[in-house]
Amino acid sequence: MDTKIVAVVKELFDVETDIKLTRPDAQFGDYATNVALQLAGQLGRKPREIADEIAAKLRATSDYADVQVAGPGFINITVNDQVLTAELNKILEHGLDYGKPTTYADKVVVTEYSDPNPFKVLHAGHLYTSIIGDAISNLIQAAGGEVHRVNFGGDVGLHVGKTMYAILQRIGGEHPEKLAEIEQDKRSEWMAECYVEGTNLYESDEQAKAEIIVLNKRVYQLHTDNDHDTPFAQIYWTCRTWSYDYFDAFYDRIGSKFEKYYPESQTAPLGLATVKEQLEKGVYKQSDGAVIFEGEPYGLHTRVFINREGLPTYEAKDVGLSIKKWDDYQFDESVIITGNDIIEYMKVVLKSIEQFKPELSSRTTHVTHGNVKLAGGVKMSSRKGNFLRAVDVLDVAADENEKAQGNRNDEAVLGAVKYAFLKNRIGADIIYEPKESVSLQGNSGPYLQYAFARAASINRKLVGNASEHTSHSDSYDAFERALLRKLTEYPEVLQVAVNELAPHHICTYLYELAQTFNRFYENSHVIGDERENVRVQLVMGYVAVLRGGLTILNIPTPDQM
RNA sequence: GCACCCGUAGCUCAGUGGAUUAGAGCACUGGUCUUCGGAACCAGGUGUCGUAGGUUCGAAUCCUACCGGGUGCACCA
Repeated sequence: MDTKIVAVVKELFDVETDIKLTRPDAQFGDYATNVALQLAGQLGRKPREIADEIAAKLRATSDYADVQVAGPGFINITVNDQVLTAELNKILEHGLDYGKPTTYADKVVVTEYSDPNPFKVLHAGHLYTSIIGDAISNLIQAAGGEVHRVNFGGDVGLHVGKTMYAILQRIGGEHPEKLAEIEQDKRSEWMAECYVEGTNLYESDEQAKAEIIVLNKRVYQLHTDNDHDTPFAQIYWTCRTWSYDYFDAFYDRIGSKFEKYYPESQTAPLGLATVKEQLEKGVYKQSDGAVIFEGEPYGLHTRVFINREGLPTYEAKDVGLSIKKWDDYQFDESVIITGNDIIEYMKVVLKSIEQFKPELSSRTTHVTHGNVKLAGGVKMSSRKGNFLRAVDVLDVAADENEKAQGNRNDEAVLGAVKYAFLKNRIGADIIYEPKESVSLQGNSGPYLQYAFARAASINRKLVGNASEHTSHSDSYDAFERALLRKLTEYPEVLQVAVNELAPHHICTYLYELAQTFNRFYENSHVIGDERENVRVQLVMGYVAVLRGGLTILNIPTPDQM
């Protein structure tokens, strides 16, 4: 349609132009263009006149049901119902693949997100970033990308020293056999407590601080030595495994699947070596006993990559990680999804990498989101221990769900939490209100899941005689048409969501779609009606689109609830 | 201090160059239907789109300044 309008404009005014079709309010038509308004200045004519001329030409083609000029010079176009029928047939034919863009066709994309640290607890922010990361990964995959989901985390570093210090205190020294006394289902909580204890002692007790710094070095050293046998190493590896088991159980619960973990112990040596190598080439500099990158010439700030102890900081580990990802995948694009507190940090790291691997940093996109806050606006800090854990969020949602339904429905719980986190645009902080977020009414995950289940139940009733429902219609009543039109918007919405890597567009759309469907469903009897054939097709199309959208959001689509 | 993010209805948010009326959900009030699954549908909004300028045929949307909130800025991650 846009190319037709471009041709008409060319013919009438001999002007090359770009047409952007928009979706106007349903009462005005199916599509609208403001091309006349844009041409007005260029041609020195009144926009309405230009619009009238274009509209007359379009009407003459009889390709459209209606072409109207409105307001200051908008052209509103209503398509023929046959066009909608053709689109419906596409939906029914392609099912889950309907409307998928090709933005990332043949592209290898690495997405890195979640990034929890072993020896620490998973907090609400990890839940948020995991859900966002899953949705963005799925979006890229839907757009044809070969997506590799990876996860990065600190199994070495000062926080490990802090936790190890408290662990050693609790078990009375380097006695790995004592760990057996910790019950399996208490392990992650026990380690979380150790981290908080270690952190507090690091800040309040000079001697503890000194010992923690030593422990931190010993942890690096045991990696260098590949030491699995000394008592200290045994304690470290056992607790590290506990952490990864705990992460895996969590990801399993929320339906996240990672291809690979990149523990910092693996990226640290490479990062350290790379920074030292580039130190000689002048990218990094010695300063005050540390190795730094000066960001000021680029409008950024200076950061430390190797500290005075000779240990790589997070910065150097990220350098190592970037190179490892590159070596492993030779990606076309690397998407890193994190909280927005490290925006400036990441700019410095990428700017330093740009100095010696420009193609690597230019292919990297940093997508950032806000914090999860408790209603009232308190930030959660894992340092102090006054934070909301990831499991707390899920458990509260599960409790509310159980209260409302009388029995527990894990799929509805996941739907509620994921949708609550995804429906807002990424970037700002989100306010987490346990009661609101698990509400099963209104703009919520369970509303969509229920809207899906209702429609799916019609399909179930028809399973036996599906072959009877193959006839098509070329005209629709108002409710049918409204639903059909909404269905055909799906590819446009997907494209926008992919372009912006913004899953919330899908949420907004699916909710509107479900509302449109419910209106149709309220007013149109399907089974047994004389228009049964047509309406069954619409229901099937709706089920396909809704399932497609929810699948991208990684929200379960139960047939029954 | 500098940088970045955010400021839209009582609350939580969409809308980020387009129009008659700036839209949803929650909450609140009333209503529909002898459920193809009622977790439904319908009706009910006097909002300085943070403030003030500017650009534009047209600004919640772009620019500038300011106000308010958040975050980051040298050896944590």
